[in-house]
Amino acid sequence: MNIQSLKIEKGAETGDSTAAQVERDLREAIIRLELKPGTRLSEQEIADTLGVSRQPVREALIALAKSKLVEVRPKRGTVVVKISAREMMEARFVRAAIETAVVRRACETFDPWMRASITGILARQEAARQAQDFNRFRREDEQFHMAIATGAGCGMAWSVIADIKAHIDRVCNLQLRKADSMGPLISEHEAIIHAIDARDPEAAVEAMQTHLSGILADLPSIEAENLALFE
Amino acid sequence: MNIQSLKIEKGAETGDSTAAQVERDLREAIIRLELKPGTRLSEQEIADTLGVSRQPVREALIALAKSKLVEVRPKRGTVVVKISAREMMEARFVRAAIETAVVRRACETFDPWMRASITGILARQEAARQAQDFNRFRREDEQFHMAIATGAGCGMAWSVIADIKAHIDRVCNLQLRKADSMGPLISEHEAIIHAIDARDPEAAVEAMQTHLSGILADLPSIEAENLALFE
DNA sequence: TCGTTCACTGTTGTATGGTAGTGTATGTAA
DNA sequence: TTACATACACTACCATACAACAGTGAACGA
Repeated sequence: MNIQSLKIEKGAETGDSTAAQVERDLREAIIRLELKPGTRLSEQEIADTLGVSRQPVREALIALAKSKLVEVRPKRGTVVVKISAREMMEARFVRAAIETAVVRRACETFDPWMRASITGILARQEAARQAQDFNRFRREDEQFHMAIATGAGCGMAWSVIADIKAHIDRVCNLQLRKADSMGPLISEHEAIIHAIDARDPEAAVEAMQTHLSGILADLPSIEAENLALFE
Repeated sequence: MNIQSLKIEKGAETGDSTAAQVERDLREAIIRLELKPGTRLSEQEIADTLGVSRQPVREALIALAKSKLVEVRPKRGTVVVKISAREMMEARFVRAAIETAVVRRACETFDPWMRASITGILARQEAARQAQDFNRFRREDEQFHMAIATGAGCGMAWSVIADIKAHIDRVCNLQLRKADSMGPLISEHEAIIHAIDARDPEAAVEAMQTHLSGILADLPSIEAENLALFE
C-alpha cells in the first residue's frame, strides 16, 4: 500500500478531533487519486503512518464508508472503491436534479454577499487555470457550487451535493490532466451566474445542465485509458 | 433519559455487527419519536442498557451524527437533534427536486417487476390504514418510494432520499396521529403510479409535487402543538 | 498428483482503562 | 445575599488489549 503520501499534520492543532483530521486527509487523498481505486487500506498501517491509534482511523474509515468512498469488508479488509461508470451517470443525474432546482430558486432570491464573493471565486479559478493547478482549480470549483447553493438558501442541498460531488471529482481529476479542459468550465460557471443575475430561471437551468453534462462527457475515453481504476 | 424503550435484541443474530444493530435500533427509535428531540444520550448508559460495550455504541452515534439525527458535542454529551421547521422545508425542497426527476425518468423506463410489487405495497398500505398502524404505514410508504426510485434505475437517488426522508418522517409521525391523514396519502401514491403507467411525465411530476407538498402542509400547526420538540 | 486438514497470519470487531475538557454543585469570602 | 473559587461528577475521545473470523499455504494422506 502506498500511503506514504498521507499528510502527517497531527501537530496542526486545528481543533478538530483526531478522527476528523484523519477522515479529512484520507478523503482528500482518495479524491485526488493519490490513493488509487482498488487500494487496500489497513487500519493498523494507517495508524502507524500517522502516529495515532487504530481507533480514530477506524472511525474515519467508517465515515468514508458511509460516503461510499471506501468499502469495509468485515474481517477481511478495507479497499478504496473503484470508479463505476454506471454510478457516475447516476451521480450526475441526482446532482443535476438538485442543482437545477437550486439555480431556479437562486433566480428568485440570492444573497448579495454571496454574489459578491463569487466574482472573487471566478477570478481565483482563472488564476488556477493559468497556473495549471488542478487541485486549486477543483477547490475553487467546489467553492463556486457551494456559494450558489448557500446563496440561494439551500444549505442542506449543498451538503447532499458535496457528498455526491466527491465521487464525480475523482473522474474530473483524470479529465483535468488533459489539454486545457478548465477553460470551458469557467465559461460555463460564468454563464450560470449571468443567468442568475438576469433572474432568468430557464437560462440558468440550461446553463447548469450543459455544465454538468460536460463534466462527464469524456467518461468513455477516460475509462478506456484508466481501466485499472474502474470496476 | 428514557431509553428503556430500546430493543435489546442482541440475540437476534442477524449477521450485522453490534454497532450496526445499535445504529439501526437507535435510528428507528429516533424516527418513531420514542427518543424525543432534545433527549440527552450517553454512550455509557446506552451501552449498559443494551448490554454491550461503549465502542459500538459510539460508532452508532457517530453514524447517526452523519445523518444529522443526533449531535455529538465533544466532552459535553450527545443529544437527539430537535426538529427545525426551516430544515424541514429545505429537506422537502431537496427531496422534491430528486423525486420529481426520478418519476420523470420512470416515465421513460420502469422495471416491470417493480411495477408489479407496487400493487402489493399499496394494498398493504391500505390495510395498515384500516388498522390505524402508523409504523407499518410508514414502512410501506418507504417501500413505495424506494420501489419508484429503484424501478426507474435510480438506486443512488433512493439512498439520498432515504437519508433526507428520515428527518421528514419524524414530522409525519406527528401528523399521522391526527384524524385520518393516511387516506389522502394513498390516493396520492396511486395518482403517481397511474401517471407513470400512462407514461405521462408532466402528470407524474405534478402528482409527486402535490404528494410532497401535502406531507408538510400542517407543519405550522404541528409545530404549535409540539413546541418542545422543535428548536 | 490431487484433495483435505490445520496451523498461521492479517484483518476487522469489541471491551476496557485512562485522559482532558465541560458543566455543576458546593464552599467561601465579601 | 451575592460573587467568586474550588472540587467533583460526567462526558466524549483516544490508546491498548483481546477476541473472532477470513484467507493462505504448507504438511499430510489417499
